[in-house]
Amino acid sequence: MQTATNLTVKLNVDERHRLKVLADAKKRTPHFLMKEAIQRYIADEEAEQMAVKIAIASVEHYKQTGLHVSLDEVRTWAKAVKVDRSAKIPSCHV
Amino acid sequence: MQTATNLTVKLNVDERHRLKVLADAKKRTPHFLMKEAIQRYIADEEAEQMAVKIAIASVEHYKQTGLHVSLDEVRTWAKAVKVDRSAKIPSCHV
DNA sequence: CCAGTTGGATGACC
DNA sequence: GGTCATCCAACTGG
Repeated sequence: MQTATNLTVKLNVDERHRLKVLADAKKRTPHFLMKEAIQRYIADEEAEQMAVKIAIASVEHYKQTGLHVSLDEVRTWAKAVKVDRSAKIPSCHV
Repeated sequence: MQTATNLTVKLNVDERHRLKVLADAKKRTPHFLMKEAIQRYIADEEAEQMAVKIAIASVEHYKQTGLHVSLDEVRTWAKAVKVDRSAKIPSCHV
């Protein structure tokens, strides 16, 4: 195990105490809750960053290749799918 | 603002560093993220506690008064509302 | 009893 | 506000 190192966070008194309340409502320690809080947050935000990065990369790719599929094409396909479940998905083109 | 006091949270190295990465991806400081993290967490968990408390109180109230409205009654009302937007909502009874 | 981990408070520095 | 280094109490496993 990698010896957990110490960080400090500055919170006002009431936040601290709300943590304590939740903590014993949950039968866990405040410290534990903070860790959880931060871990969850990291996970979430990391996912968000990923999504953003993918979107940006995607646009970049389009700018460099000109490859794309237009919104109209997608709409057409969406309609077609309603009648024919195996309608061919539009492919990329310049 | 009321004197923010210092608390300590112990995280492993990688969590720390992931925070830093997200932090500068977001152009904010790690500390700030931790605060956010904890505040969000508190808010969420508090809401959850509330919901649970209300549900329990509600059941308690039913047990003591016998007052309730049955699922069927709600369903009937829901249907009625579709035709008559001002259908009377079912009232509690024993 | 000692070592390691968790849980937590402080004081100091930028 | 943002960050680090200590130091302390309590518990746990050897």
